[in-house]
Amino acid sequence: MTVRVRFAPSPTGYLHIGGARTALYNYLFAKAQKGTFVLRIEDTDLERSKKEYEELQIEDLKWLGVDYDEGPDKPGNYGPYRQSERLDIYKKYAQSLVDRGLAYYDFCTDDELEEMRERALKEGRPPHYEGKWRNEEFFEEAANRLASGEKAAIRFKAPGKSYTLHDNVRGRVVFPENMVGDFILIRSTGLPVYNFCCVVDDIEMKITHIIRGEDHLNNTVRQMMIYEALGSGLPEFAHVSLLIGKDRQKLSKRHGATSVVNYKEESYLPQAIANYLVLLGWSHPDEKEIFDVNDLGTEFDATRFSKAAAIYDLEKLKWVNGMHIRALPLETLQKGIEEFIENDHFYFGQSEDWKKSAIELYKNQIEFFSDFQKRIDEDLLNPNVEVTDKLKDVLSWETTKQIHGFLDKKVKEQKSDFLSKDNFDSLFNELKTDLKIKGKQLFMGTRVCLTGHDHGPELGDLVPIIPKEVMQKRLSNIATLF
RNA sequence: GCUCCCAUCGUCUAGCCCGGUCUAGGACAUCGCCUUUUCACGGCGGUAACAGGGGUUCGAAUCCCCUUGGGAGUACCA
Repeated sequence: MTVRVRFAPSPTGYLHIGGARTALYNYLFAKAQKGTFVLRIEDTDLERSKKEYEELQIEDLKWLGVDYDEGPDKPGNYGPYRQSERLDIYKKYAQSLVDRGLAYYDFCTDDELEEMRERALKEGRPPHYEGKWRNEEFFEEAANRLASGEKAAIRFKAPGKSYTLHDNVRGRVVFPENMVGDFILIRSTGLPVYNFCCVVDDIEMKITHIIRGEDHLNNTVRQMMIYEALGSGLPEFAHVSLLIGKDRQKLSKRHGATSVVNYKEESYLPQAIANYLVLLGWSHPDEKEIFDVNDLGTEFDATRFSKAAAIYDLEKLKWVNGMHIRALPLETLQKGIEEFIENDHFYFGQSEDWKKSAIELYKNQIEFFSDFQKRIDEDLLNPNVEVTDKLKDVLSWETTKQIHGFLDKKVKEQKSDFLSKDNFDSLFNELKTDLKIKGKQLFMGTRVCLTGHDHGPELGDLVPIIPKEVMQKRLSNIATLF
């Protein structure tokens, strides 16, 4: 039997980081099992569902590298893959349940329902449906009212017995017999409700394994009832722990960026996000931390999920991103970096050699593509001096003044826009022999005069890519600080 | 309220199923040192955890129970 899994988002917003993780797990499981991964859009909540969100979520999924075999834009044998286009199927199934006495038409109004609920709660009973329509003696009346055009919901008759789920991550979970009462299958508007279409679709689409968030664990009883009523066997279930915020509360906007797009915009690498997300609730059998999720193969197995909720914390993601950046081939790195540099930036006016040197220089120092421009703006273009205690100290040395005088003159004499590496080396040697300065005095003095900072990359690599103009400005700014 | 789930360093986790090899391992963060006459990278090292209480057992992070804490569900939302 081939494995078939699915990811079933509701298009009510952007792709959430938690949803992305669930999608990833399904994708990787299908990959490991050489199975099929289905994308199904759960858009039965007409009020909140929007077509544009569906497109956006698909875009984000693809950006992350989560590729599916069947979906709304990838026809397969089990479509359509949008629930709003499957309404007839749900109706057919619901009607068969009614015909067999496993579900019934309910004419109760919202007010009546609310009243029942409140009374039950007040009297200490579980707030289950207690309307008359579940009784056979009213079936005829129901049929008549229906025939006269009245609208009714279809409600499922809960069997009132206990169910035991064998979950692949939770183990044996027992749901007591009075856990849920009769619940809605089809709303009076004719639209089906989540628990129902989910099961119908999973049966119709021949889903074999359901990997989803733990928030659905309690829903599973209702779904088990429906599977049973429909005469279908159960798929395997794996309820993965949830992602929570630093305050151990459900992840929400106030925890910062929770949508995948946010990370795309901030120039995170999709492979780094995938890598990090997979590790949040799953562990590599060899405890590997940095990898390409697509290389996991059969190393990704569903037995290594952790049961406890994980706090979503950015620190490690940043590190993972930096590791992936460093693993990038130079050309890919350059392309990526360039996407995050402003169009009219100084960078684009430079020679290929210059660009390569700059990227090579900062490659190990950036965690994000977007860090690159920040670094060149600061190290290469900003003529202002960053006055720190350490820098003041360097300025107080007599040798620094000498170096400054020397460099000021030499830089002015330069004809080209940059000091070549050779030019800088000879200039540096001259400085050393003429002024007889060495060691820390030499290096720090030169660094401060030419870069305006007391720290930064290797001087010999850095200076040749600083525009002469900027160095001159820095030199005159430094002059005012002596 | 009721029902279900969960509980190892600050964080992600290994170990738990099949008790001894665990004075609990790794990673991020943090601190210190080395290296690079700076910073970063890299290397080495430090601080830091089995929620609490009862059992069971010669022996428990590992098995059982309770407490506490956290999460989820309890809709004609998904």
